[in-house]
Amino acid sequence: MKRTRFDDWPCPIARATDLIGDWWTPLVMRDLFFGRRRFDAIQESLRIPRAVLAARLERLVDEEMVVKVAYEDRPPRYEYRLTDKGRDFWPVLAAMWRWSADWLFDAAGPPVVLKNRETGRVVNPIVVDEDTGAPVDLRTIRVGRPPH
Amino acid sequence: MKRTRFDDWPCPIARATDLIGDWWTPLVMRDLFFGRRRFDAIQESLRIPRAVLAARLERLVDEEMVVKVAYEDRPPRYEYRLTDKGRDFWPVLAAMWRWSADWLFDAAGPPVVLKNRETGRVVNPIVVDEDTGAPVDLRTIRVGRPPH
DNA sequence: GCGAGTAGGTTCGCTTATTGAACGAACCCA
DNA sequence: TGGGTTCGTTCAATAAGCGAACCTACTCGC
Repeated sequence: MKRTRFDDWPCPIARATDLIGDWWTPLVMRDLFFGRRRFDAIQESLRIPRAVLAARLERLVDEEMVVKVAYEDRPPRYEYRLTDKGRDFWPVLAAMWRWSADWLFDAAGPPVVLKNRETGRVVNPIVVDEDTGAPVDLRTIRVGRPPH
Repeated sequence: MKRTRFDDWPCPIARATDLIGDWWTPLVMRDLFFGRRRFDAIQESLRIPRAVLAARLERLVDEEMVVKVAYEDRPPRYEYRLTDKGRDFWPVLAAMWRWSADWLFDAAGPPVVLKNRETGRVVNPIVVDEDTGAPVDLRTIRVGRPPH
């Protein structure tokens, strides 16, 4: 039996899960965000099986999260770069980072943190409503039909 | 070969991916957030294989995202309820929701939206720095060691 | 008392995915 | 000629996912 697909479900969470809901894709995206662009660099960083990395990158290219760019013709060499769609995924990883740092580490917290590139201050991501700035938590949210 | 585990990696994204990085767990969490608490309700909603749902729920209980509560003794009946750790995961799904709604649907957008429970207004989640309120995007963030 | 129904799973046989290691292809340099 | 680099593919074995059927422990209607 093939894996169940969610990529045509009406729920946004389902479609996103179809795309990044596996054990390697979020980490591949993380490496791309951190500036690793070459196959071997990602493979060594994650120690991911090469066949799996090739399959994940192919899927990300198909979905236009990433483009494969030749940076050298002879010998042919390629690198993988984030598209706008891919870059815009970063806040999702930032939200995951925050939750994980809060709940999956001991009291000392993780050995790495997010910092503002200019001020150097530690950044703690939270998720808020774009219009009101109010934190998005379950008690204040419901699901409904789009207006009109 | 066993699946590679990330749950002791120093990177928060890796640990979170180990826990929710599969094709069903985010959707199980979604159902719990939407108030489905019983095994059969989740199974029918997602049409997930029963064995897979049992394994996912067991993992979520082990990780203390969810507690299994008997709500009836004879006959024995159970339901699954989110813990604080589980409820705090909602912003991650909200960030996924926003990205997915922006990039994985046609111009009309998804047929469901998030709304403020009181005002009824549409909520568009964004990820910002808790202290400054500045949007968290890749250009302004770097990774560093925690202070001190 | 007996069969049907319900909730919450487990077991079964089969298909697909993941794994580490080895192998290729296409070029470079000495 | 022989190695090195980069970007993969192929391989056999193991693990995970799949739908369907089955199990347990009750309740209810007759």
